[in-house]
Amino acid sequence: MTEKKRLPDAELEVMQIVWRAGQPVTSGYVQEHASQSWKTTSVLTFLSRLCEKGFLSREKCGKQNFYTPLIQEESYLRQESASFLQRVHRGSFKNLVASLADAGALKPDDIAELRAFLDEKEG
Amino acid sequence: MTEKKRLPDAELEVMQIVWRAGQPVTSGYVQEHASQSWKTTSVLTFLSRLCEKGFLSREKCGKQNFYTPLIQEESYLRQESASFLQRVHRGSFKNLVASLADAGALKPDDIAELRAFLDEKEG
DNA sequence: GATCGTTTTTTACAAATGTAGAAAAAGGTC
DNA sequence: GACCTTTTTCTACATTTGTAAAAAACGATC
Repeated sequence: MTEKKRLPDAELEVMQIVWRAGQPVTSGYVQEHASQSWKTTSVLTFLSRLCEKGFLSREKCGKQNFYTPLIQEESYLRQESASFLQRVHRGSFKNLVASLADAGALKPDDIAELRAFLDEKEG
Repeated sequence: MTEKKRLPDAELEVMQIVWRAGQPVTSGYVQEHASQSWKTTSVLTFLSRLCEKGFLSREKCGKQNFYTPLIQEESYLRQESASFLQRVHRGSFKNLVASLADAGALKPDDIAELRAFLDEKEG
């Protein structure tokens, strides 16, 4: 169904801010929560592009717009992660985990969490 | 050190072909092994860009060029995977695995392997 | 050594992305 | 209702990416 494409970095960050907010947000909110110090108009460009792409809907309230996700975060992450695994690691999960381990990207906490996840999942 | 940037899709595929080859290859080789039917000149464009970016070196032999990786596959995969984890899942490995599981991208074998990996790692 | 096929180099161009100024619109304020 | 501030909309522009034609270079061949 909604076969949404990969988002460029800036747009992804905006989406993450909107998703985390848990409710419709304004451009000002996005600007304040961004890790980069984007100019107001840059933020608005990203928001507009996300609306065009069908990731956000926009509702005007007074002079401001409020933006709401049309795509759920989990759904996007599933898509993105599966695509990354395929594209970069040719589908080999083992390969991905090994790369992350080698990169030192797995902390002890992660390992513990992962264990819990597996136990819960398989029993 | 060699803080190489993310590669776009086409260039990544070219690199993967060169990496897999295990020895210097010509543009013709890349063209034949590509999953897409690229025109000869397109392949050459990608190869040139990869040289400019420092991912490949080029050596002329007769009228042909032979391309050799300057960046190792493992090194690139480490970098890319860690960056993806951070950018998309904000560093949460658990989140990544959950997404892949939900996406149906993990086969039973993968899960088993992951368990083995964890056991080996933590003991 | 002129011609031909192959491979490379050069040049081009549209679309996407990051970035943001200029202009307009819309509320608040005197 | 004229003016200022905030927010939005419109417009712009450099860079990167995908794609490839045009032109050049090079080795084989007649």
